[in-house]
Amino acid sequence: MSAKPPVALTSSLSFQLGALGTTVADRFAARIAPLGLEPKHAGLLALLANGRARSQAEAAAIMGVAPSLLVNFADGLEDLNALTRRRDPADRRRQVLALTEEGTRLLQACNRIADGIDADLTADLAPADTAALRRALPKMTGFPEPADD
Amino acid sequence: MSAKPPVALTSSLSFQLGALGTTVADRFAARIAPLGLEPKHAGLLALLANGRARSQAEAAAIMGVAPSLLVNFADGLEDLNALTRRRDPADRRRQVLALTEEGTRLLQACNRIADGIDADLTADLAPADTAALRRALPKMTGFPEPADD
DNA sequence: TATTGTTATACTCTATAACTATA
DNA sequence: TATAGTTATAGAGTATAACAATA
Repeated sequence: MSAKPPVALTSSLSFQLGALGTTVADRFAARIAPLGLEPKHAGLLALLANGRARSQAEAAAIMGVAPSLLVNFADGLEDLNALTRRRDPADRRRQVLALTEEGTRLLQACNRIADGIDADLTADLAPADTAALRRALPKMTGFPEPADD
Repeated sequence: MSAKPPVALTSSLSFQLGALGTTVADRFAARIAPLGLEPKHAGLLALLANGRARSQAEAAAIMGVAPSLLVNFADGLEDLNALTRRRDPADRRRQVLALTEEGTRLLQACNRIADGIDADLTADLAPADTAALRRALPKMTGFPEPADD
């Protein structure tokens, strides 16, 4: 008999979440690439849209990346006319980032792409399990935070 | 009014799974590092333990990495005395990998670490939601496959 | 000629360290 | 002196290409 399965590792939530996260991130990256975007670009767009970050330093802190990296992301989005940079008059060291209409359009396109992937992922799931997933994930990630607007 | 939330992206399963996957993978990596292991090492150990891969080429194909990379992983595990390499007498091109007792011990340590992270992740979840998660994830990742032994 | 494993090389991504300007 | 942003450099991780042995 095989009372205890020899390998529990691949059955653990940790392992499966890690693997699934990579897969999903790769798929998302592939589908937004034609828009000229990378995942971090989309994250920055979302951050600006919900007003949780206004300067580059704030965005870098929330996204957990080095400020020097955020320069590149902002550069890319600026090249796409997705955002504007303007110096904060009150503190001219700060670059205040603001979404443009094009930036909003790009973000909405990202939303649709994410929704499409969500639909694929949950296609084989019982509706109740999908609902449980939507309840559980925010508790595990810690976002989106309740504050909305 | 804000009938439609301005940013659905961070609420999508895709985004949350991507972010959570990175977090969990990082945490797992940090906790197995003292054992001298990286996540890919653990994956290879699991693959060998459940008998789904015997040669390096097979393991590389299943893990989705280049054969040249698998050499490094196998080297690392060999240095830890976690596996043995021996040429297949029937086809001397093939290196047949086999877990040692030490490899089994290391894999069990990884299992315990993964279980610990699982417990942390699900601490704030309703038991029913945790159960739903355990049902749903294998359907989304495609593994572990039903065949067991 | 094709395949397995290996080694060597190149490339991408990210992190770190200077530098400028403002405070 | 400290901070925001920027630029330049270096390191880690991965992929690609060339090689040796065997089929």
